[in-house]
Amino acid sequence: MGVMKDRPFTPMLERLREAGLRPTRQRLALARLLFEGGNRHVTAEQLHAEARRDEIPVSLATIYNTLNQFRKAGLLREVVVDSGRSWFDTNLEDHHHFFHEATGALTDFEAEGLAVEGVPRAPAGTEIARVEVIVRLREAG
Amino acid sequence: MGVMKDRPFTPMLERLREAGLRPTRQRLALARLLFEGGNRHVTAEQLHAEARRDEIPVSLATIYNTLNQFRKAGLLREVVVDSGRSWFDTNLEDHHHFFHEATGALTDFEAEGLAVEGVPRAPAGTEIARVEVIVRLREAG
DNA sequence: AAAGAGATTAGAACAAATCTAAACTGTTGA
DNA sequence: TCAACAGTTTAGATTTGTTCTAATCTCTTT
Repeated sequence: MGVMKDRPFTPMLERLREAGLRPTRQRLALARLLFEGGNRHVTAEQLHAEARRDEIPVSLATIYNTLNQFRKAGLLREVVVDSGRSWFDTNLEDHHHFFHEATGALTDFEAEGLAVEGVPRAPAGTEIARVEVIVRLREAG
Repeated sequence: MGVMKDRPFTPMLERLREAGLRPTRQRLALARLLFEGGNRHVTAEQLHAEARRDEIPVSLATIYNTLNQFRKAGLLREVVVDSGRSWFDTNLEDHHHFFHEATGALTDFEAEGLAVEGVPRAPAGTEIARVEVIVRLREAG
């Protein structure tokens, strides 16, 4: 048994299979764009533009399908900061966001060091799914 | 000088004038719906439906215009919790929100008692406009 | 009461996201 | 190996929320 046997040849392919998603051309290519090379935030349109730039043949409908499947599979998180479009965040760690209102830029900051205290208990029949902190920025005046 | 002189006959009308908005039929009627009778959250469509129910002649375009003018004038705050629609909140006090993902219900909770500590400093060239806390709820399981 | 700035309107236009149903492709099992 | 089928992708239509347009109307001022 060769040394390479234990390391999957294509880790991304494994990752998709583990998530219960058939590793198709499109899903693989999009997974590479999203997950290789550090955390990122994308909108559907952005990812579509990027895919076309890389000459990956993929329709916008598939971009939406894929982003939603990845989200449901826990590979992505959705971030809602401005109405009218959805952002998807590859960073699954506990963290929060800066949102620069003027530019629309979205950036992470570590939850480490941030403490939210005194969150009231959830109303009857519900439980807290997540506490989200959004720090809205404006141009310094 | 009679005792009543100091109290405006129609406080809402004054409030609009003070905000620099001409007190038209539509604006007055919508202001009454929004500001008389406690804090509330509305979407444009909801407010439109409510106005029609009350037989206030107002178009959807005017609902959008008015909500945005009220927001710019500081009479309302916009809350972004689910992508695809905007909520407007008449509560201007320092407070945060519960968002019940299953039902789409949005409710306030007092900032009093809640402490967010360790917010990182704003990136160069920016300053913090507001720190928003959204507590996302799911059905208790 | 007339005039002009500002407000309202219906409907068109726009943008993001989803849906449809037809064509295609990974996977399975013989 | 390959046929068959479930799952995937696609172009384009559709839906939904919002803004725009340009014509009409109405507050305010004189």
